[in-house]
Formats: sequence, structure tokens, C-alpha cells
Amino acid sequence: MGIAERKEREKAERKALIIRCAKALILEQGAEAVSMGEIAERAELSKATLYLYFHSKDIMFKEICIEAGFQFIKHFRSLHKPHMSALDSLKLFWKCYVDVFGKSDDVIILFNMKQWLTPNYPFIFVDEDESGISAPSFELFDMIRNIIKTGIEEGVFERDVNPTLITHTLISLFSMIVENAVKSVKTPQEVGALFFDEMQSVFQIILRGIAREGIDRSRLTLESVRGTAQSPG
Amino acid sequence: MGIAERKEREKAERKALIIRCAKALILEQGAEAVSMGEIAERAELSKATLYLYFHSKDIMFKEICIEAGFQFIKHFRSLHKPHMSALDSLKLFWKCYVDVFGKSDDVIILFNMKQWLTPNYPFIFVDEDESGISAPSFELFDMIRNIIKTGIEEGVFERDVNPTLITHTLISLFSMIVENAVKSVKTPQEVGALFFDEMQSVFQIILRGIAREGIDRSRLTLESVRGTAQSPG
Amino acid sequence: MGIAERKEREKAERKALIIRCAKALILEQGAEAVSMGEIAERAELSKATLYLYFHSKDIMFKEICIEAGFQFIKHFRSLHKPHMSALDSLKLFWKCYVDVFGKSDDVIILFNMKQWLTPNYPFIFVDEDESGISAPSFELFDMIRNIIKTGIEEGVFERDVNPTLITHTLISLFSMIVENAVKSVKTPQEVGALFFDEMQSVFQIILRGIAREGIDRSRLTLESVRGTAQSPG
Amino acid sequence: MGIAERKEREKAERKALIIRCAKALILEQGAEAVSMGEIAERAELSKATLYLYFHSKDIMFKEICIEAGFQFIKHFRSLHKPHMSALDSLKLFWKCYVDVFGKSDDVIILFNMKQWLTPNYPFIFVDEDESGISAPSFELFDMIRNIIKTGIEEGVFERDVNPTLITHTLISLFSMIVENAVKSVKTPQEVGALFFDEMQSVFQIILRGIAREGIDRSRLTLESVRGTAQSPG
DNA sequence: AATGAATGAGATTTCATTCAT
DNA sequence: GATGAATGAAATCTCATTCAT
Repeated sequence: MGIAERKEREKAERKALIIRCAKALILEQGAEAVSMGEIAERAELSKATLYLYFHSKDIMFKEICIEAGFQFIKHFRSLHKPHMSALDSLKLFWKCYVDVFGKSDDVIILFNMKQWLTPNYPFIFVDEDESGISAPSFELFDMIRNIIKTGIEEGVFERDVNPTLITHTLISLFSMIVENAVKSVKTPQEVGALFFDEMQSVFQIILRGIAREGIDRSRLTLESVRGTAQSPG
Repeated sequence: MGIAERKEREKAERKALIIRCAKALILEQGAEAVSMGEIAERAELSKATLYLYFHSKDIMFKEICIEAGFQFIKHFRSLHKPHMSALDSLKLFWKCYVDVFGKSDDVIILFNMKQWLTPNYPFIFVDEDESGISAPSFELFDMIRNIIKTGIEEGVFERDVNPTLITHTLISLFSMIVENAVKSVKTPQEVGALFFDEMQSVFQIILRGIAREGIDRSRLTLESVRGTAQSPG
Repeated sequence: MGIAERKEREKAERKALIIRCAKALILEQGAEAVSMGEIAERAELSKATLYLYFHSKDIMFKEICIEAGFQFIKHFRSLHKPHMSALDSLKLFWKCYVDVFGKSDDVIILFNMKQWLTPNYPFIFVDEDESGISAPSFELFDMIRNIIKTGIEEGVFERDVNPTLITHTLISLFSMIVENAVKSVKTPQEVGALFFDEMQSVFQIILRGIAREGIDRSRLTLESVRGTAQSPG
Repeated sequence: MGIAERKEREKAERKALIIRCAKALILEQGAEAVSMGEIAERAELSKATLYLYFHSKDIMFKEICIEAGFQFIKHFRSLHKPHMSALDSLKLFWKCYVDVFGKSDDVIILFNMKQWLTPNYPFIFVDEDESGISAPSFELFDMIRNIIKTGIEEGVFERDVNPTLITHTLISLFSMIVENAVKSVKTPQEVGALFFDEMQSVFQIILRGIAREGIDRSRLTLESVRGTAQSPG
């Protein structure tokens, strides 16, 4: 019986290896430019072997996206408390984003690969596709939307704000900024500087933009998290 | 005597036809996926003929993009008055966006193709490249940034707002939303609905988010322009 | 009636213009690389116009070859006297080669274009081909062969020498050396230096190689003609 | 245990097959005219397969050429003794030429393709190029030049003979004759007849032409090797 | 007579995917 | 389970040649 387990484990490791290599290449060249041949070469496997683990390039890339999404959600879940206020939740969301980004490239990967989540990227409606893989799309989306909804109920956000739309916008923004950051620099560390300045500023603007008139702006200010981001671990 | 002119016109029409077909395909499939063969087929021309009008695929796509950019800027310029306030300018910017979009797909094209062009398009100054085409990128960017700066001077926007960053963010947002809208629906008319709801909402949130505390929100409200957009001229 | 003549003349001028441009391009890039489009551009004519003067690229290039051949033959004829000895004739042949080369690029053109004289280049058997053009091949070839034959009769060349073969070899050599010279340098002036050293040396070796044993070597020595070549007239 | 070896062998055979087909086509049409498609068709493989064995057309042709060069040099080396006189060496050179040619088309290929390769092949030292292939050009050139030098030292060749130039000439001549022979006939067997007559005659003339005055002509005579050539092993 | 415009045919090269071993 | 080998289909681009005007 130990043999079966070992085989299982080895198989998972192989799969992880492939994904790791694919991610590295996506970071280096952008998702569009990566070919199966390159992934195989980097993983020191044959192209044919890749197809044992993923039925197609499309599916491989989708799985990578999805896995990256789960990492982020998992981290957020582990820190989020049910009773948190909307503002605290959003600030935590921001913190998690920074944390995960500091620790791994998943966030970059996630947002760099929108073409593999088409046609309804980013993570809105696609829950199950022909490949039988269920995406974390709705979860991420729903999570944020619930926070916005809570904010409206708490009277912190404007009543005329459309939670679905704002959620969409927030995710879009994150995605866009990552994309720009990734494209203009090379290493994750370099990405950091550009990225966090812009991200934090934008997040704050959105916060202010959806906040009800009269809400004190000090409550709508994000703590600088750059220090955290720069010290991965 | 009219012969030369007619020939000129016919040539321009052919070029326009090619561009039209290319745009349609870009809207349907995204810029990356479109091949010269498909464009030729759609235009009912041979591949070789395409190369008479554009020396390479790269150049064709750049020209399409740049042309679209100029259309937008031209329209804005024709309506913009020097003495306009920052808020009025931004509102006009929004109106132009809607107008141009209502009349053609240019804006969609413009933003849908940014990736294809240059990593940080349209945020980076690319005035002249090896193809000899000058891009309107910096103009667009500068235009918006000047409006933001004016707003800060007028005391309408927060002093701590970074004009360059906000400009970047605004363009990113527009770009992103267009992209999402285009990808999730089929016809330009359908795009319209999603698009304007989201765009207008986001634009308004940004406006509120960068406005100084105490600025009356009624001043930060965009008129609904959907009617205009839906009745193309 | 003057009109017809003028037309005739203009036509001839146009044709000459085309040939001139084609030659220039052949010298610059080598015959293989030159395209009809380039020739048309250089001549400031349309590609279609080229086809009014030459039914195909093949025919144009053949005509160029043939014309170049005639120039050389014409010059040789004008200086050759019927009573000349074989050795004097060959020396004259050499002198003409140098002269024509000094004055024009025809010799280079001629030998640079062997592919358009296939399959029996250089100038051996092809007298009439499908295009109806008769080549000066046999004339050139025959001229040399007659000189060799005379030399044998005079007892200057070995009896076991095969005139046809030697002729073939001589022409091959000229062709080869031109080719190498042309390929390794750029301007005709530069070609000169390399070219004449090698050519003269080789010509002399052949002369000695075919001469009868006992013929005094001083008779088999070519005067240096480099000065002549360098001062184009 | 034999599996790996068999695979290795099969791979080598495939590569050899491709080269064989390519050579045949080069002989039929000349190097410039042969396309990857034709080679693939002749080898009954897909074009893509060709690219498994050769990264580009350029590289394929270079490899063919270089391999042929090595074959020739190898054969010469195996028969050449250090103490040989210049005349014996040159005669051996000639014999090897005939031998290799009798057994394969390599020599023809070698010389027929020089144009395709590099302007002054095989006269210029090209030891390592961007494709990482080292060429035997200089070796061949040097080998002959050393023989000529020895001959001068032995007092068999004229003191005023320039070894580099003569080497250049010899190779040019061989190259030229092969080319002509190949172009004027169809089958390799037919090539043979033309080829050897001319080659032998020319070789002998050169020998006589560079020999010192007074050297007995019987020493400068090549044995007829046609019989050997016609009976391929 | 001249040409602008068009094109068919074909060039080289890439890549996701399959299959026999 | 792993892979080397093969490939079909498609990509971009070129060029000699034709034809309506």
C-alpha cells in the first residue's frame, strides 16, 4: 500500500515541477510567449510527458491560474474574521495581496494570464468549463462583493454603489496594475516599488470614491505596507 | 482630371477596408489571435495585397492603433476650450470617449491593442519608432495629466494626489474595462450596455476619490450619456 | 517620319536604362539577389513597364549577359589582326580583358551571371534557346579555340593539348576569378588589384602549361597591364 | 541493451537520408533552387521533421558541405605520407579526388555549394561561425599550399610561383569544372566522363605551368585514373 | 506606352499534439 | 509512465507576373 502512495506523491511532485517551470517562464516572457517545448525543456521532461499531466496547454494554463487564485484566497481566509467591518476587511484584503505578492509570484501569474480565463475574466462567471475544472472565480469575486455589501449596510459606502460593479472594477484594477508593473520591470523585487506605490494609491482612491460623504478620510487611509512586502518570509 | 483623385480615393478605401476587417477580427478574437490570412480572407483580398498597404503585420497593427488614438484626441481637442475647469475637462473627456465609441470601435481597438504594441502603451512616450510612425501616446497621457494638475491647482483635487499616477490609473482602468466588456459580449451594441454602466460608475468613483474633502458631490456627478452612445451617428 | 525614329530611339534608351540599372544592382548584390522590383525602383519605372521591354526576368538577364559578351568581343575584334601569332593573340586577349574591365563592368557582369547561361555555361554550346535569342557563346568560344589551334600548328603549344578543353578551361578560369574578386571586395577599383594579380599569374601558368617543351619562357610572359587597368579611359 | 544503439543508428540513418535527398536535389537543380519542401517530399518526411534534424536550411546546407569536405580530407590524410615529394602529393591529391568522387557525390556537392555558403569559400578561414559548426575550409587550403611550398623548396616548382595564389587557382579550377560538369549532364555517371577528362587535363597543365623550366615532363604526367573512378566501390 | 494594383504560388519556420515503443 | 520522433496546420512574408485603365 505504501507503493501506491509513493507513486501518488511522485506524480503530484512531477505536476508541481511542471507548474513551477511554467510559472517561471510566464514571469520571464509573458504568458502568450511560452510554448510547451520551452516548459518541457525547463522541466527536463519531454513534451509528451507534459501531456500525461495536462490534456492540453489550455488546461495547464487554466490550472495554473486557478491554483494561484486559491493561494490568495486561502491566505485571506486564514486571517479574516467573520465580524470584521467592511473597511477592515478591505484593508486586510490589501494586506493579503501584499503578503502573497511578497512571498510568491502567484499574484502576478494570476493576473498576467487573463487570456486563459477568457471570455469572462477576471473571475466573474466562469465556474465550470468543458475541462471539468471548477474555478475559484466566483469565490474571489463573491468574497469582495460581500465586503462591499457589508460596507453599504454599515453606512460606510454610498448607497448608490453597485457592489458587483465595484468588485469587478477592483479586480480589474489589480490585474491591470500587476500587468503594467510586470511588463515594465524584470524581477519581483523590482516590481515591488512601482507596484505598491501605485496599488496603494489607487486602492485608497477607490475607497474614498465609494465612501459615503462625510466619512472621515482618516478611516479611509491604508497603512503603508511596503516594509512588509519588501521583507518576504 | 478626376481620375487621379478617384484612384487616390479608391486606394484609401481599400486601405480603410483592410483596417475595417482587421478591426472586426481584433474585436472578435483579440489582437494576438488575428492572422494576416484571416484579414485577407475577410477583406476578400490576397495576403500579398495586404502587404502592398502595410509592410508588415506589426506596422499594420500599429497604424490601426495610432489612427484610433488620433481620432479620439482630435475629437477631444475640437471640443475642449482652454479656460475649462478640470472637472469640466474630465467630464468632456468622458463625453468624447462615449461619442467616439458610439460612432466607431476605435476606442475599443485602441485599448484592446495596447499589449500588442509596446509594454507600457499608452503610458510611455513613443514618438517615433523604427517604422517611422509617430504615436499619439504621450499626447493622450499628457492631456489627462494636465487636467489633473489643473484640478489640484484649482483646489478641486486633493493635494496629495500624484497626477502621473492618477493618469496612469485612469487610462489603465478604461483600458481594462473596455477589454473586459469586449471579451464578454459579441456585438459592439452589446458591448455598449455593459461598458457604459461600468465605465461611468468607475469614472465617478475616481472623481470622488481624488476630489478634495468637502467638494460637493453633485459637482462630481457625470451626466448619463448612454442615450447618445446608443444612437450612433 | 521623324516621329517613328524618335520613338524607336526613346525605346532603345529606355531599354538601355533598364539594363544599366540591372547591371548596377547585379554588381552590388550579385545576380541571384536582384529582383524585378528593385530594378524597376532603381530605373524609376513600374515593374509592369519592365515587362514591355523584356518578356521575363530570365530573358532580361540573358540579354544582359549577351550584350556584355558582345562588348568584349567587339573590342578584341577591333584590335586583332588576322596574321597575328597565337601567343600575340592570347596576349591581346588578355589586354582586351583588362581594357574592357577597366572601362566598364561588363566583364564582371558577364562572368557573374553564369546561372543565366545554364546549363552549358560558359558559352560553349548554347547558340539558340527557347527565347529565340542567339548568344555570342560560340563566337567567344570559337575565337579562343582558333587561337589555340593556331598555336598548335605553329608548334608553340603541345600537340596533345585539346583546344576545346583548354578554351573551356580558360573561360572557366576567367569566370571563376572574376567571381571571387567580385565577392571579396566592393568597388570595381578595389576588385582591380586582387583581380589582375591573380588573373595574370594564372594566365601565364596556363600559357606555360600548354606551351611545348623548349619554348623559351620569356615568350610566355605577359606584360604587366595593371597601369592600364587603373587608368580607366 | 541494443535498443539505445538501434535508435541512435536509426536517427543517424534518417539524417543521412535527408542529406542524401538534399544532395540529389542539389545536383539536379543547384543549391540555390532547392527548397525545404522539396527535400521533405523527396525524403517522404514532413517539413517539420527536417527541422528536427537541422535547425535551419542554412545550417543543413552548411553541414552537408562541411561533412563532404571532411570526407575528402580524411581520405587524403589516410593515404598521405609525411616524406612524400610535392609531385607525389599532388598526384595523390588528384587520385583522392577521383576516388572520393567515384564513391560518392561529395566533392561535387562540396564545390557546387560554395556560393551558397560564404563568399569566398573555401578560400577563407572560417573555423567557427554563429551556427557553431567548424568548417574544414582552411585545412583544405593549407594542405595544398604546403604541398606547393614543398615543391618550391624541392626546386620542382618555379621560385616566382605564389603558393597562396596557386592554391586559390587550383581550388577555383576544380570547383569550376565540377560545376560545369554537373550542369551540363544529368546523371552522376555522365558527369564522370566529362569531368575526368577535363580535370585531368587541367591539373596537368597547371602542373606544367608551375614546374621549373627543365623539369622532365614525364614527371609531370598524371596517370589516367578513369578506370578507378568508373568502378565505384 | 505606361502603370498601379492585384495575386498565385511558394518560401521558411513554429508549435501543439499524437503515437509507437 | 515516459519519451523520441513525427507531423498537420498555420504563421509571416516574397516575388515574378498579369491586367484593366
